[in-house]
This record gives sequence, C-alpha cells and structure tokens, in this order.
Amino acid sequence: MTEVARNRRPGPRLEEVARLAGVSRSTVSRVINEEPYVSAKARDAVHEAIVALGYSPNQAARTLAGNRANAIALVVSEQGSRVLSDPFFAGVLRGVHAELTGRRVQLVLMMTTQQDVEQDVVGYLSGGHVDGVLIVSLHGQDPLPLKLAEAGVPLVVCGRPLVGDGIQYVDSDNFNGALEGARYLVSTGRKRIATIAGPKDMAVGMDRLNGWRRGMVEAGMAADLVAHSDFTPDGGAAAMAALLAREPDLDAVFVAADIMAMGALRVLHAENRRIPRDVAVVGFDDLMIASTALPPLTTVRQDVEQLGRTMTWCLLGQLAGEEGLPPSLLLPTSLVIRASA
Amino acid sequence: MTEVARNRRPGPRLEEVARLAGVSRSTVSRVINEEPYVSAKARDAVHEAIVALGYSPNQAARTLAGNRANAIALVVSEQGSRVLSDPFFAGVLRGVHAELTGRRVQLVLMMTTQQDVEQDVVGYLSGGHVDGVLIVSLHGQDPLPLKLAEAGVPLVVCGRPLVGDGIQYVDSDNFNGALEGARYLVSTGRKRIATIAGPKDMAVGMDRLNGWRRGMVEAGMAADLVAHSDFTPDGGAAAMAALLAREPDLDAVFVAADIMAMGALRVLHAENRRIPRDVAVVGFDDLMIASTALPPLTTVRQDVEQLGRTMTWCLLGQLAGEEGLPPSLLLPTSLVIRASA
DNA sequence: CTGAAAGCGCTTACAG
DNA sequence: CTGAAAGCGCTTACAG
Repeated sequence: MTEVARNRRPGPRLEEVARLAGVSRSTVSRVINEEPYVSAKARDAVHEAIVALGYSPNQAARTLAGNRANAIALVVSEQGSRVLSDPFFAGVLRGVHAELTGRRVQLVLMMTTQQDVEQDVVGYLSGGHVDGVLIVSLHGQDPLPLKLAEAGVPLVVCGRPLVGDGIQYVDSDNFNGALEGARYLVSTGRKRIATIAGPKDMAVGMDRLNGWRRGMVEAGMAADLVAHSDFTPDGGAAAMAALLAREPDLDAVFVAADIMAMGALRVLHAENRRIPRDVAVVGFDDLMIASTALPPLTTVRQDVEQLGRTMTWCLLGQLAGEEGLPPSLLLPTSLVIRASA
Repeated sequence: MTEVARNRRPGPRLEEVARLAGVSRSTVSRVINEEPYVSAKARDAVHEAIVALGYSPNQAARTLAGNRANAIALVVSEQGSRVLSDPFFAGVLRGVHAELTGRRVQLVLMMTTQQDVEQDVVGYLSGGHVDGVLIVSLHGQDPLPLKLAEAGVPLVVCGRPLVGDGIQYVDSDNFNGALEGARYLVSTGRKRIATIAGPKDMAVGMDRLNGWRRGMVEAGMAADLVAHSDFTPDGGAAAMAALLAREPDLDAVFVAADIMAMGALRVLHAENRRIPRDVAVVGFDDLMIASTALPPLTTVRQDVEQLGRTMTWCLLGQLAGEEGLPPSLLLPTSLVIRASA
C-alpha cells in the first residue's frame, strides 16, 4: 500500500527562535520583516537564533496572517499566437528571475491562451493570490492590462500597450533603435531603402516602422517601400518577395525582426541578390540566429533580459509604496554591425 | 503620502458558502477537495453556493491547514552555461504549464546558477514550500537531483541524469532518434559518415552519439569520425572543420543538435561543399531555425513540449500516490526530411 | 522598544 | 455521511 506521507513540514518554528533568542514571537516577526523599532540587541539575538536553528519562515502562514501574498505573477498573454515568444520570453523570464533572487517573493507563472478564460484570470490575479502582476503582452490591443488596472491590481506591462493610458510599462526604445538602423543604411550610401514592418496592431511593429520612417525623412528619401508582416520567417519571405516585385532596384531593407529577416535572406538568396553588395539587410532583436545567419546579420540589439529586470523592480517599487518612481521606461538599443549591411 | 492599502482579500469565505448551502464548513471543505462520503444533495448545494457567491478558496489557508503546498517547483539547473536552454526550456515550460492548467497547483519557478546557493535550494525545496519538484538539468553530472532525492523530495527530472539510480526521469529517446538519423544517411547511399557529438558529460550527448554508432556498426561502416562539441554554433563550426581536416572525403555528417548544425553548415559553405550533393547533413531537435536554414535542415525532431507535459503528470501521479506509475519514460522522436540530406 | 492575544481562512481527526 | 472544535504558523493592533 503506497500511503502518501503527509508529514508535518520539518524545521523549527518562529516560537523556537523566540525562545532561543529570549524574546517574544512578536519581536522575532519584526526582525524578520525588517521593521524599525527593534533594539540592536534583540535583533542580533534573533539573527543568531535564526542561523543556529536554520529557521525559515512558513510562507503560507505569513501570507495568511499578513494578508500579503509574497508572490507576484508573470502573465504571458499569448492570444493564440506564440509568435516571437520563445527567445523573447525566455530572456524576459531570466531577467525577472534575476531581479527576484534573494527577495522573499515567489514567481508564479500564468499563460493565458484563450479569451474565454480571461475572466478567471482577472479574478485570480485580483483575488489576493499575488501582490502584483507582470504582463508580457504581445498584442497592443490586449484587454488584459486594462482590466487588471481597473481591478486595482498593481502591474507593469512589458511592451507598450496600445490601450490604457495610465498603465506603467517597460519597453525597448524601438523607435530610436529603428531610426539608428535606418541611419546606418543611409550612411553606407544606400539609395532605395525598404522596410519589412511588423503587424499594425502591435506597438513594437508601429514603433519600429515609425523609427525607420523618421530615418527616411531625415535623409530626404521616400518612405514608401513598406511591407507589413507577422514576425515569422515565412511572413518575412513573402514580404521580401512583394517588395522586390514592387521595386526591383531596392538596395537595402530594414527588417523589423530577425526572425523575419531569416525569411528575407532566403528570398534574396533565391533571387541571386548578393548580400550586402546588391541588397543590405538590417534586422532587429539580435537573436542568437542573427550571428549564425548567412551572412551574419547586422541588427539592432535589444536587451531582453534587462527588460525583465526593469519591469520587476518597477513592480516591487510600486508594491513597496516607493515615491518618485519613474513612469514608463524605454530601454536603449544598440546597433550590432556584422556582414549583412 | 502614498499609503499602501493593505486591503483584506476580497470575496466570500468558506463560512459564507456553508451558510448559503446549509451545511457545515467541514462539508464544504470536503466537497472542494473532492473527498468521498459526501451526499449528492450536500454536494450539489455546495456547488451551487460556490457558483452563486463566486467563491474561490484561499490557497495560503489551505496550505497552512492542510500541510500541503499546492504548488510544484520547476527548477532549471543551469550551472553557469545557458547553452541550449532557450527554445528547449521554453518548450518544456509550455508543456508543464499546459498540463497544470485547470488543476489547483501553482507553478513556482527557480533557477540555480551558482553552486554555492545549492544548499539553500535544497533547503527551500525540501522545506514544504512545494509538494514536488521538476528539474530541467542540462548536465548529467548535476548533483541537485540526487540531493533532492536523498532529502525525500518527490521529483521528476527532465533528461536522463548520469548520477543517481532510482531517480525518475523523462527524456526523448535520443538513442533511437540518432539511430534513425544514421540509418537514413546510410539508406541514401552515404559512404563516409561523420558525427558532431555533444559533450561527454551530458546524457543527451552520449545517447545520441551511441545511436549514431549503432547505426554505423549495423551498416558495417566505421564509427571513427567523431568530433565532440558543446551545443553552440561556433563549437559546431570548429568540429566540422576538424572533421574535414581529418577526412576530406566525408560525404555526410550527423550533427547531434541543430544549433551546432548551423555552425557546421557555415563551414561547409565556406569550403564550397554542396549540401547535400557533396555532404549530407542531419541535425537533431528540429528547432525553428532548422526549417529556415540554408538549405533547410533534415533533422530528428523531439517533442519538447510533450517532455514537459509528461514529466508533470508523472510528478502529479507520484504526489497523488498513484500505483503502477511508469518508471522513467522515453518519448519517441521522428525524422523530418528536408533538403540537407 | 516589547509582549500577550486575537485572528488570518482553511483542514482534519474525532465523535456521532 | 456530517458537524464542532482544535490547530496550522505566522502578523498585527493594542497596551504598555
């Protein structure tokens, strides 16, 4: 008979720490929570006792008594498409986790894939199970951030949301990154520069498109060679083919995502365009595949891990009631020059 | 003055559900936990009341009272190198999450990067904060699984561990996958088949190498053209160069990971070997980059998401005390034929 | 600065 | 099958 042992959680309790330190449980609790108004003597005694006993507080009890979850949620709002999600998400996750290390805050992961469960998601997230929410929202039109904000849930969004005004977000500076990419192409003497842009319903798509446009206008060049696509290699390939059909003489293309650039490279090779001699290609993101592409891709790098770190400390700041917190933040990008442009 | 509102968690309590249903709190609790010995009448009344009130149980209270965490941890044991981790980890995570959907089990994420924190990690994981642990362990020598097993923590490891005998794991059938890849190369008439293998301290590396070896032996061919590498594009490139130097006449290479195959392709192109005419290339994993490679990569596909799903239900089964659970599991792979071989 | 005591919202023997 | 009551391990006014 396999019986599941329902052992009592092992280890000492707050009570034992108090006894060993010669103080009350209240005082131990205060020390643990780093509250002021504890004498240095008491604090030291408690710390010693904690170490001696190897005490670690029961989170469930803290949560129940303290009315605080000691946890934050990372919500990935996928809306069906998992496009762009893998390396991006992994990087953000790493950053979030790095920023949480050493704090007594657990990370609870949620992924919403269907709209019909969204009500449950809002219910859960506003129900006290977590103290705050980080959302990686891929589509700017996603209603979840706004709903959570309305429900009074502290939150920080990754990627500029297209709906909801006061919502705090952290994003890469996509506009300036794209502008830098465009300027670089101009500076290398390119005369007819196209762009493969992202979807119109994603802020990341529009911001990068607008950066490229600004670069064209600055240089007195036409900003008319635009093909929208969907952040997939095949989408990038189709867009590249369409651009070549429209303007066989284009000599450069700024692709708003490395993943689409892979498809564009494929088409350019198939059409026997030499890269960068005939057509220069600049991507965006600096995914791992950028450096292994043929030729290695010149691209605008965004620091995805930093995105995760930044949104996390923004949220923790909010939760701690810190004053003077920055409103939404844009993180700088940098141009990585390789062989494709 | 920003004051952090410490609102009481909103929503009804078990008490109110009991009152509305006309039963005791004990009975409501039994219904929620799907215990037997509750009359159909009581059960229905409770369910109605729960719906009417929109009740959702306080997890912290359940954990505290029930001595059960209602959470499992997903531990990524990176040991410094984040190699191979991104798409792999994202896939596993997706699978774990999918399997957890609809159950009242939270997923807590941990990443261990330094050895010196490992003691803390073991302490936390065996301290009752979670009911069980899933480990994605990249290096077979990783001591964490064994330590946790010794501490009595229910766990399932992703990827065959090289140390620790009784530890339950889930892995792709790397041996047979590699064997199939090798057989395919043989079947297409290749005469001198090399392999770029993974590190010797990773089970995934050794299993794929042994599968390839078996394929060579079966075909009566020499299994001597082996270059070990490290699951990076650059490592794959170096290994490919070394193999070509050693055996300029090789006409095929089985690369134990797509990520290394990218580097190998680069070198083959640079050496003006036509693919697959001069040298056929078969990869492993079927990452997204496999289909966008030049030429698109023939590769052995592993279903990473299924890996995550499988390890999750194995762990949940363990926790539920289910009988007749399978010991460790190997998931089938499949050959995806594209243009490179 | 400190302690005694109430209470957070559940689960679980125990008795029926 | 069901209920009354104790208890899980903390935090937090309250009083000092």
